[in-house]
Amino acid sequence: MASLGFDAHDHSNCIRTAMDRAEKHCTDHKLKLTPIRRRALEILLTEHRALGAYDLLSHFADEGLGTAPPVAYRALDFLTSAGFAHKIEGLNAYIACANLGSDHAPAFLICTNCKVVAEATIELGEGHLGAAAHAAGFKIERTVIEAMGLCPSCQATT
Amino acid sequence: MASLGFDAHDHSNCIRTAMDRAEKHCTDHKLKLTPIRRRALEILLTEHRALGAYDLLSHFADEGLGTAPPVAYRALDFLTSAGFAHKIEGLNAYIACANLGSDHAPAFLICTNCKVVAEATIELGEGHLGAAAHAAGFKIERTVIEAMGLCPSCQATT
DNA sequence: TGCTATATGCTATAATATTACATATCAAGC
DNA sequence: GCTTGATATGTAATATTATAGCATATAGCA
Repeated sequence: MASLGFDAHDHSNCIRTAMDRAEKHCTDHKLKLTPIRRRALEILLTEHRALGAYDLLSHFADEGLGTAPPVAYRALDFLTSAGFAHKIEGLNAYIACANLGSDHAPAFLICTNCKVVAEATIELGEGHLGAAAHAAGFKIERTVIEAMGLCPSCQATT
Repeated sequence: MASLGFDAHDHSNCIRTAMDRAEKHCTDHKLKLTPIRRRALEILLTEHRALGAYDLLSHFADEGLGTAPPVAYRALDFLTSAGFAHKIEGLNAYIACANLGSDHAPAFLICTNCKVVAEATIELGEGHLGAAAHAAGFKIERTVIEAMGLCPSCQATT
């Protein structure tokens, strides 16, 4: 089980590490981390929470990078297909990957009170979803695994 | 693991059974299965696939039941909170529950080719998501567990 | 009956996302 | 160095999904 996200950490360091890994991944896979894409990833990493496409777009607008929706959606498409970000379907929002560089099935714990999102990773083959798929002869291409609820600190304050 | 949905079955019988269970659940829990709500559930059961809110709305319009979006969303809110239907977040669509009456964490196998959706149920406590939540001290209220991929027959034909 | 909570009818609008097409840039091969 | 083809960007228009707000109606109960 990968590390979770409800604890404090050295954030500026984690941004730098993630950007370095993204650079390397792009070099290795002949992908282009263009200025808009790079900036989108930086924004997601800096905000460190799930952002809607239009939230990202308003950051772009502030920085003179484009104001039309496709600008945001294209950047997000690139980041998600490269594995640098994930879409949280339950929120219609996007978040930087916490395990950037590793191929994995992400799972999210989403606090409905404070909106913090923690990413874990799941072993599909062992989980019940993998078992159900196998039993049905279903071939999984992508998974959406999200839990909504209360994070430790929000449980304490209610 | 509950039964899956890629196989044939006696559909008119499964609709009747589900409606009967919904009736009983409403009686037991003092919920009102009003004509619109009843019809919404019947439509979802009959279509036997994930319908968008506006798909449901156009059925309503055909039947003179209302044309404004809130009509559909209110019926779907009722059905989902009663546990008679689930929202498939990955599709922004709604499907009748295949295990109507039992309290459960639903999981879906969604064929990206033919759009068929099968519902399974997951034991959260045993799965990795439950383990991750427990490790993080996270209290789960609702889960979204969906796998996109190819159903057995679509694998065969490609 | 009259009160209250719940459900419905309806308009408007918000939030999320895509299509389509023109222009620009970049990298590979000549 | 050019040409060419593939990829990326700019932009307008529009499609799709969802909610807010408020008036009216109805059902259950004091």
